[in-house]
Amino acid sequence: MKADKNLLSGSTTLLVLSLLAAGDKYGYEMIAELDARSDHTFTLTLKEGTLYPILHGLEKDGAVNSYTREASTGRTRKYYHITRKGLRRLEEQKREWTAFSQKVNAILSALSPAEGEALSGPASS
Amino acid sequence: MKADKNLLSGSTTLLVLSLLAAGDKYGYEMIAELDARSDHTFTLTLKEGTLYPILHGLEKDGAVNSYTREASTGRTRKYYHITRKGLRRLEEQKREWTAFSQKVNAILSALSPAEGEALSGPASS
DNA sequence: CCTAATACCTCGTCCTTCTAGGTATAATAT
DNA sequence: ATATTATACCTAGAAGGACGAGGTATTAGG
Repeated sequence: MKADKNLLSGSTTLLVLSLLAAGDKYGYEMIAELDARSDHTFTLTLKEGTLYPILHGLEKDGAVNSYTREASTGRTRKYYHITRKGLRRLEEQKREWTAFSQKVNAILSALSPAEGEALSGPASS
Repeated sequence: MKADKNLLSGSTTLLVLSLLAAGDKYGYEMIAELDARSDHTFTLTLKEGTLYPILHGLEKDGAVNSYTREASTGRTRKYYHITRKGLRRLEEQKREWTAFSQKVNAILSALSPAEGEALSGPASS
C-alpha cells in the first residue's frame, strides 16, 4: 500500500518526460493517462501536488516549454512541449533507469536458489 | 549522478530483504556486496546511514532478527536473519516492484513511435 | 606508533512526494 | 435557477526516506 508511493520516487521526472516525448500534453491529462495505464491499481499514480511543481521545474531548466490553448470545451489548458534539451535528459534518465532496474532484478532472481544456505547458519525465527 | 540516489528510494528495503533471503549477513557485508554487484558504478550503492536504521526498523517489525558472532578475524559482527514474516514481506514487495517496473518500461517503450503525433500540435521549442 | 580498514551507530539536513487546501470555469443534476 | 460534480490550474507545509558527517571501538599493516 505504502511502498508504491516510494517506488515512484526518482522516476517521476522520467515518466513525465516520457509522456511528453509522445506528444504535447497538459497536466491534468498526464495524471489521467498514468492512472489509466496503471489500470487504476495505484501502481503509478501521480498527484497534482507532485506533478505541477515538477513541470515548473522542468520549464525553468529548459527541458520543456509551455503554451496555453483553448479547448473545444471552452476550457483553458496549459500544454507542455518537450525541448531538445528535455529529450537529451530523457535519454540519460532512461539509461539510468534501465541500468538500475536490471541490477535490482538480477539481485531479486539470484536469491531463491541459495535458500539452503540461509538455514546453514545459526538462526532462530 | 543524482538520479541514482532517487531511484534507490523505496526499493532499499526490498534489496535488503533480498540479500538476507540468500543467507544471514551483517551490515558491512551487505554494503560491500551491493557495491560489488553494481560494478562500483554507483548504481546501487547503499550507505551506512541508510542501511543501519533500516535494519533496526526491520528488526522492530519482526521481519528480521539478529545475533552477534565472533569472526575468525577476531571482529564482532552482528548478523541479521530473515524471518517468515520478512519472507512474506519480501514476496509482497517483489510483486510490487515487478508490477511497477513493468509499467514504467511499458511507458518508456511506448513513446518513440508517436513522435509524429507530437509535431501535429502547435509547438515551439 | 600511527594510519587504514573493519564494523557498528546516530543526528541533522536535504530532497521528494503528498496532503490539504485554494481559485476558476463548464457540465450535469436537482 | 441552483447546487454539485468534473475539469484544470496552483501552492504551502507536513511527512518520509536517504544521505553526509560525525562518532566509537577493534584489528591489521606500515
